[in-house]
Amino acid sequence: MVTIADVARAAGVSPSTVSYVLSGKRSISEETRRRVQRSIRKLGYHPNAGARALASSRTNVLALVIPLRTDLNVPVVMQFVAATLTKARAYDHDVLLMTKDEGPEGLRRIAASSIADALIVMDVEAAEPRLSVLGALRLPVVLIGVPDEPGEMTCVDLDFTAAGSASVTHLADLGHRDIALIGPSPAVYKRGTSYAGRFLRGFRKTAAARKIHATSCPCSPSYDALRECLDELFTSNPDVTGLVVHNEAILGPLLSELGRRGKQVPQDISVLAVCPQDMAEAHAVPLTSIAIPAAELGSLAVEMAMRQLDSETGQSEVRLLSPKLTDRGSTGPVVSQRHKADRPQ
Amino acid sequence: MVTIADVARAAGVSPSTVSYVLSGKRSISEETRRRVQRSIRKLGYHPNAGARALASSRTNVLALVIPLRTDLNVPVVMQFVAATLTKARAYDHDVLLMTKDEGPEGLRRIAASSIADALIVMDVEAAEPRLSVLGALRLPVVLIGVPDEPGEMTCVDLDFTAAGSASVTHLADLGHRDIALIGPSPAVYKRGTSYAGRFLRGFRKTAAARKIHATSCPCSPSYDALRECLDELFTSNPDVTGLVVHNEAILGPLLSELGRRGKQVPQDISVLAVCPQDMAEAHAVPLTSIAIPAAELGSLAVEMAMRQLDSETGQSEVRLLSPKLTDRGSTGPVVSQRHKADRPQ
DNA sequence: TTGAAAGCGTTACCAA
DNA sequence: TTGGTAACGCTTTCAA
Repeated sequence: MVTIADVARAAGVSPSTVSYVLSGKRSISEETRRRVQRSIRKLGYHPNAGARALASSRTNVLALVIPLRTDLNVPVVMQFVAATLTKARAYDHDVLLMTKDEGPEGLRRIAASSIADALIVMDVEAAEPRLSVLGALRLPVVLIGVPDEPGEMTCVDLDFTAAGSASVTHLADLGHRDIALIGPSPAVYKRGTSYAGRFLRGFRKTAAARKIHATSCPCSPSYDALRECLDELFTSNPDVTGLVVHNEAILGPLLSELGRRGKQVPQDISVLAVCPQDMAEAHAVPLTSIAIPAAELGSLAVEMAMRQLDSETGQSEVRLLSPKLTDRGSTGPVVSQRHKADRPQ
Repeated sequence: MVTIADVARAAGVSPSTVSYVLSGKRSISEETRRRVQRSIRKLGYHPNAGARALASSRTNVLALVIPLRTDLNVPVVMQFVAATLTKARAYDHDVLLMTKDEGPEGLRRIAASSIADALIVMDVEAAEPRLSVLGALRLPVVLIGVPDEPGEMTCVDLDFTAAGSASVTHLADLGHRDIALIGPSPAVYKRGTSYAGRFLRGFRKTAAARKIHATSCPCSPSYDALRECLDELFTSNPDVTGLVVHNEAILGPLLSELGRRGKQVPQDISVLAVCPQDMAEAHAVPLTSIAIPAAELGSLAVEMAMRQLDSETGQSEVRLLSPKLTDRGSTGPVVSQRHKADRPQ
């Protein structure tokens, strides 16, 4: 193992000088810096992480807490993880992965053993039970999602309330008077996952304001559940002309099922998806969508964590990204009932 | 911060005793152990990771190198990551995530800075370019996938050659004489991803042995690509009766497209998927499948890494899991051409 | 602009 | 069965 002493010897300087060349925390003559850096490269020196952490109380590691469940959309989680990783590396940090399953005790462990400098937590619930533990941690924490009472927590997320609202507005402006939300699985609601409730609230509120008949139906990520959901929807609500789908996993099956039932998109029924861009583009019918900016969120979360690390001021901040709706043609103006009746089944 | 000295003081013993209670590396009187453990709990002591790593040259961290690309199936990667995490925690290890994008230099960095004790590497290529670096690392390494020349590397994977072979056997036994493989995206083949080539080889070899007409068609994960692929397949090869799908992302769209084209599964065409169990069960038509045991692989990879850490013997090992085929009814006996011709289009 | 040396919190060796 | 203490490799203060 190459140590800082080896480099120092090779460069004919003291270890502290090598350290300062690396950290840039004091000025070094150009001449010395060059010699040191050449030795570093020549020897392939990388500072020992443990020693560095011990001496500086900085690990250069970010802990990322992800859900293991699959009722949360997996590609979205992955996009988020990827963005976090990439951005963290840009800040010369590594990412340690933890599962939500480890619970509060896991969080305490990470903090107490100084394994990471900061925590990024996904899958936040409305009544987030980890909040008190996280608050007591003394580590910078960034939540992806917004609990009902964020307190001093730093949060970042898509403004799902605004997204729910925007979805209704879009359809209402096209003349739809009867729409339905196909939401995440019941388990997601039951767990009180923060984004699900917020979206639903925005959806309902704007529907009421626009005097639109709006129903909502959670849907498990299986074909059977979807079929059931549609059966119920179309019988209890045969005049529905617009679907808002806040459930990425079900998009493909939904389109197939609509096809099977002879409903054309958007002629017979409009479909507005809430999902990452690439997913909206990957279907048989490109989908008008409100984007879930998973990558941007991951990137932002890292930046916010870094800012907290730098400033050390407990400046809390709740950052909500405005929803962006892209029309890809899967939503359209309502066709009158008469007209529809004329078309062959 | 609570240190080992605090615990020692509280328990009225020396720091080394606390350390030994924790590590179990020497015998401690029941009485002392209890006192120490009570102090540990009372103070909420967790050993400082950096200090521990420095003193023991063990980080209790596993580095997991994952691909960021999305042409590899995301849910499969995620299942794998989840299993790795869970198993690692069972061994009291944490998992550090790295991206393939960091390249060989990233691997060197991890090793040289003693950030992790062992490396688990996904998305292995047939002519794996990282092999020489990995070999020089001195860290235990486990590859998920098998390069053409594994050398001294420890590898674990599904036996994709046998899987390719089994897929043909299954269809051949049902009487199919003309089948096609819908494979991963061309990018995956071009990159030389290890499993893709191995599956194809097994597929072709057994098809030849069974004297079956077998074509193969890589398919990008988009609806358009799929349509094109099917168009070409059915025109160049109108008598095809069996499809082997080694491309999880395309399964849903494929079933829709077959439906749209009036092909019933399995009456008109048999479909055999190569994918994780849950995916095979989640479609409109439950799919006969050869399972990709992502979770098992993740779990095994960790165990193999741990074994290497324990033994310190460079015992290399290539472990291939036998493919398991589950019939879920999406494959069936071939219906004669005459009979088919009678059916309405 | 640089060097010397005192920690950082553990582990593990040497004694007892 | 236990305690004392020298490492481990780095950062950072204090001196020069």
